[in-house]
Amino acid sequence: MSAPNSVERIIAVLDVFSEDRLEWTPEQLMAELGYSRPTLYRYLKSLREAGFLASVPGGGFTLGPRVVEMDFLMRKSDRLVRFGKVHLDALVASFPCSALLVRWYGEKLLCVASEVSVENPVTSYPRGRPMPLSRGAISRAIMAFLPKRKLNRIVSGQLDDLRGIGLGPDVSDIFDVLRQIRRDGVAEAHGEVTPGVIGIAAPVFEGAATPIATLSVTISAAATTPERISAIRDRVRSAANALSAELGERRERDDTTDTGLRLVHTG
Amino acid sequence: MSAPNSVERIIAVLDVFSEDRLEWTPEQLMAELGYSRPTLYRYLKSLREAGFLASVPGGGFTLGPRVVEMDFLMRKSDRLVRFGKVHLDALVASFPCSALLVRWYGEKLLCVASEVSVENPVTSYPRGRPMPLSRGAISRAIMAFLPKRKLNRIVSGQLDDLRGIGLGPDVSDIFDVLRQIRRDGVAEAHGEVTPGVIGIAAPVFEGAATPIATLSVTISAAATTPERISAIRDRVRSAANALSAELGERRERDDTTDTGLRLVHTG
DNA sequence: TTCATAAATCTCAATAAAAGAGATTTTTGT
DNA sequence: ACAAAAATCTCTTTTATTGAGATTTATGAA
Repeated sequence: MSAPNSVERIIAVLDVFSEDRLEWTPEQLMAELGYSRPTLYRYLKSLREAGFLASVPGGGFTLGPRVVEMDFLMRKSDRLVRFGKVHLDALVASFPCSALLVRWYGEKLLCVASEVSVENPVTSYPRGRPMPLSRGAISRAIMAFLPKRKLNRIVSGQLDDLRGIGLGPDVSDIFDVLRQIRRDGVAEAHGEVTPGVIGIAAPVFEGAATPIATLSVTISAAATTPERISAIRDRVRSAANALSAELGERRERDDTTDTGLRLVHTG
Repeated sequence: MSAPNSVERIIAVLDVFSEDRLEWTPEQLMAELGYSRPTLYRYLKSLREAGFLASVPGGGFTLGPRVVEMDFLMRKSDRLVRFGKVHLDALVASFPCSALLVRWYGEKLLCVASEVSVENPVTSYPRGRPMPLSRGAISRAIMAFLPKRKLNRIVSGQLDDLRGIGLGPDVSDIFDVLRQIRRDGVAEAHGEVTPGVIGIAAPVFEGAATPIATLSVTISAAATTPERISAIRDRVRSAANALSAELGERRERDDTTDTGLRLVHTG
């Protein structure tokens, strides 16, 4: 699209693997990506040798075991997941709900951790599942804290979808809603993603002004009351704030050649 | 090492992230990889934009959210995991044990799925954790079915470690053990990885002659008897065979432009 | 088994991209 | 506001990357 360097091109091969299309043949990849035969095979060879892709009988390719290994490493290194776990556990212990950590990355929302305290959860997002960008408390808890430029781009891209939610017919109505969320520090949505399910979400920061994630709870409308919702809002907000504080805290670098401490920007 | 192409070089950046070292600064990466400053920053930029890496406050890099997403996709596309699940479940339902699927990839063993039926499992390998190459039933269930060339390379590389297990002082002794496993179709090890734990593993094939994984059970020696071990061996072997048959079966290609069936090579 | 066909790899010249030294800008901490 | 460090940019040289076509290797059918 922009700069056709070979790094982007090889990553583009991995990009085509999606939930809709988990397996590709070389012919299909050539058609999709427009690479010549030798080039594509070169890429496939490298990616397979590195474990990012695996061949399946029949000639197709799927994602390979390397991604499993890297996810394992990431679970260990991700401070959001590590510090967030106790907050998720506390929330599901207090309410019959699902509690999620959802990362904001690129232009996507991605669930990276979830805990559940009900038998048949009304919503259950496993780690790794992307979430809708335009609907629900999680989405708005992020959008409310995005820089104007970025927000405008997203809102105009998703305007039809956003209108359907009932926030209002116009962009300015949506902005009003978001401003209120920014004041409250927490977003709430009723049945936008799943009918009968209430979502409550608060942004999580890591020093900078743009949130990196939300901490959120989803609970069956039938299993709660307005008073309880209010209590959950408070708990979600304070947990998100606590988590943000932990993430932004002064911390030792694990650079063994540098024993000094460093104060993280808490903007 | 061999051909210094930029694909290998960018993958080499991801290679340095390991359980021992989950976070790297650009300076450290320059030193480790020997790339010039602009080159490294270019790579880091691409990898971060693609979500493979993420910056952390303080200047370091860790693996990024993209790997979470790809692991989610792989769980859905991996036929080994999908078809293997019922066998793991059946095993843990029958015996107080852990049941694992461990992939053989590159020169590594990697746990891709596990089920447990005991409260405090004596061994619990989560998805993504690499396993020792030289010890235990899982390792030998693979080695016993490797082509001679590859096996020789591995055995000579790990000879000291292999000797320590008590299979015999010499390479030929090890080969004898492996030949017996090849006959039995199942490997057994006592306390090689964890003291007091018995491992029982059988190879899983996907058409070709080289196994792609093992199906295995680990059980506390205290929780079992020789008779039961014999029963587990039978169950593990037959489950692995059943799984291999499912993986090698005639199956439809999901190439929408090709409606034909294709017979998979059953080597 | 042998053969026909499709799939994957190789060869090699032309071309376009990548690399790095050093300057410059931006970020960060005092 | 300032100094130091970190990250990015500029621009030329060098070098890998590319793709057409030939070749080899795998695959399925007879």
